[in-house]
Amino acid sequence: MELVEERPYRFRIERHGDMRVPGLVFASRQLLKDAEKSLEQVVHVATLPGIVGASYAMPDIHWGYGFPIGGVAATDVDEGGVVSPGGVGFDISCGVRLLAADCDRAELRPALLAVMDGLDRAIPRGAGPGGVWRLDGPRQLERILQGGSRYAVEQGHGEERDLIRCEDGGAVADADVTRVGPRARERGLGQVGSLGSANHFLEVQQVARVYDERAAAAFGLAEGQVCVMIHCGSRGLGHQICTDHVREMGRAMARYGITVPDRQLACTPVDSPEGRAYLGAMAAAANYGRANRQLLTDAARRVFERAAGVRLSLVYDVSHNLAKIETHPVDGTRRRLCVHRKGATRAFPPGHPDLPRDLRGVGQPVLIPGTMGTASYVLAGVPGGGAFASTCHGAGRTMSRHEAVRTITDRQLRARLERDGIAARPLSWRGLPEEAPEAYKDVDAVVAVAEEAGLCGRVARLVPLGVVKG
DNA sequence: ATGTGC
Repeated sequence: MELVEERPYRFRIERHGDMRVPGLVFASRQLLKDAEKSLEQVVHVATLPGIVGASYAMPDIHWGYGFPIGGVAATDVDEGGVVSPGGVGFDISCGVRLLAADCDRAELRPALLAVMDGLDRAIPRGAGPGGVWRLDGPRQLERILQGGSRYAVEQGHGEERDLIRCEDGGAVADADVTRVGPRARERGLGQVGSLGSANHFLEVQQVARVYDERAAAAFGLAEGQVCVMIHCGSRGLGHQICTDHVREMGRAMARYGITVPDRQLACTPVDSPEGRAYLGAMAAAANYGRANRQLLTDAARRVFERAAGVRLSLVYDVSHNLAKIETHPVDGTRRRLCVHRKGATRAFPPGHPDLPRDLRGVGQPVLIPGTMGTASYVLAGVPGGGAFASTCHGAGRTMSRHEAVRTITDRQLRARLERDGIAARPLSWRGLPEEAPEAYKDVDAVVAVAEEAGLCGRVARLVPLGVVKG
């Protein structure tokens, strides 16, 4: 693959073959070493009907289903642009929520282990069913799919600020529950308020460093402060929706005269029955994901209040796996675009009208989960971001799960967490090495490159005190 | 990511 470094930390793949736009990869040479193969996927995405600007890749790019993880692609809705479930990923609405505690590390210290034990009991996690909410039937699931975290708060599981500080005010309006199939509903019914497994986690953290005092103050963060970060998605429901609609679109594609270089890129026009059906179901999964994080917030709050007398207030909640209809300038005119972000975080700049009023001066908070036992970051959107207001989403894997289990033992991992004073509460230690830091890129390098490339600004660095995992 | 496979 021929890459031209057209400016620092921005590499260009010139149009060739069936590419409709170039590829633009925000990265360093070092980060690219681990991602070479996934550049083929950047090229594949550039062939999609209606794509505008470029096929973008963030610094944490790695191999994904059809689209790379760390990919951003925008299509022009009014020019036959397509929507592709592979551009969102299986874990629809996977995202991160950050809560700020009203105490610092020293104040929490005497109660930390009691808090961790409380979370260990209160946070449902791991594969399969189980959640903090037992629904009273399919009608209640529909209310969650329609109302997202707004519904959870209305039911008494949160406060008004939880909605103000959540992307889309806690729920998107365009969910179409009739497009969520029976299997997806069945799977979703028993998993409301659960973490899941793999790289999902709930961490107790402290703010180790503040880079931008003004933004940190607006976000409600200060050095030494305790935080809680929740990283999870839409569980089996989102997974099943992706499976169902990929199959449907794969069958329908030919009718629209669309051919793609990889069947995993199945897509139809946004403005088609299949496109609207997917987006309606995807929006329902987006609401499910927010409700999920809201209910885990509620569970964590009760533990912190009981064990430590500590209150948690929402900093922000943002997804890194979604497609959204947004307006952006393209060649000087404002166009309605379907922006696919897969393992990429929306990062609205200061002044954006969709930001909560008190954040408008500093830009949207961007929440970057690190790997177990490493740092996480709070970033902010900046003017002229360059990839339809998007940035990275995390560390990104370098080792396959298989390779990680083969090379890292659970004893090594356990010793490392103990050495670093991190109280781990895994559901089981077996399989945990899949998520060891060695299996991931260096998150510090990823966010440094994202900032250097002009995609976002660093606000704060967070380090773990305790981690709850599936 | 995932009732960790078709």
